[in-house]
Amino acid sequence: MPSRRPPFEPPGPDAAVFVISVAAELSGLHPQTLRTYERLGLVSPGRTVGGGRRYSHRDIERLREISELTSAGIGIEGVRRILELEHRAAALAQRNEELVREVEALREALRRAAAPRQGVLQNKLPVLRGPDPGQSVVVWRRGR
Amino acid sequence: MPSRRPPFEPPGPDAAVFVISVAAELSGLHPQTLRTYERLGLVSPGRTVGGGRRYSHRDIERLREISELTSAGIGIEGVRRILELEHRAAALAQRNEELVREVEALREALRRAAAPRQGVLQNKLPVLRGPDPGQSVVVWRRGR
DNA sequence: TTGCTCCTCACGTCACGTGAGGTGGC
DNA sequence: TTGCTCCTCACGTCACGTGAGGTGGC
Repeated sequence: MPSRRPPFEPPGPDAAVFVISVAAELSGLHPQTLRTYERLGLVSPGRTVGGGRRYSHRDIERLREISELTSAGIGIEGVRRILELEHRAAALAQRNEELVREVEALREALRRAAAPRQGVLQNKLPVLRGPDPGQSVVVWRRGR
Repeated sequence: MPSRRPPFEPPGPDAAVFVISVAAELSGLHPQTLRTYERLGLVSPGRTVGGGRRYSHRDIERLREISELTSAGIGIEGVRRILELEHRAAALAQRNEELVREVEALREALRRAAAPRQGVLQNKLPVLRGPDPGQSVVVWRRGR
């Protein structure tokens, strides 16, 4: 009976899989620049026991974003703050979407509570089942 | 009869009142730097008919913020993006607060609609009168 | 007239990218 | 052994701040 190989598991976005030369290629940055960015705390790749760096998909994404910013003439400290602000704005936008959904659900519940002819229990929040979720929520859109 | 002087109106935050030397003092920047920032589009002071710059309170505030960023080693392009991102994050935070208030009002309305014993009209949204507005809303707080 | 303003030009400084140079482990 | 990795050092370039120099209008 031949031994079966375990099925191939594609690495997740946080798996440390790329050596520095590959990470440099994928991000369009110089390997030395990658080492500098780690020293300055912009990225934190994993390490092998031998001391080599291993970058994850998420690291590469971050490096590409950093690359865009620096090639626009933005220095390290600026990059640091911009990444943090973008993170903060993304969190706020997400919270916003949640709140909008909650408002919609409450409005629907209130509508049913005010017209209780259809046999809806008054004290229960009905599950929102909107007419078309595809066009339901647009929280914020930037002019560009 | 002595003619009465009109009452003194303190200038608003958008009134262009400061000449460049005063604006430089108030913002802690070199006058030449202020001219550079205008050329680069970071501030847009008013102009007198003679061509002199006049800065508003809002301009000064913006200049102080720019000054903080540049003295942290951030270049012009970084400053530009950071100011825009902060503006965006502030707008999102404000929208968030509005939504939280709306959720609270809807919850209150739903509670009253579900227990209509106290003579509240079912189809009307009652005005929210919370127990203590001082501790009512905390939208988002950053760890620091 | 004095002291401001306007502008352009140029220099010094600093941050950053990247290449060189020498090392060591798969 | 080859080709990678590690590190530090140093140089070139670019952006930015600011001073000089000469002008003109309250």
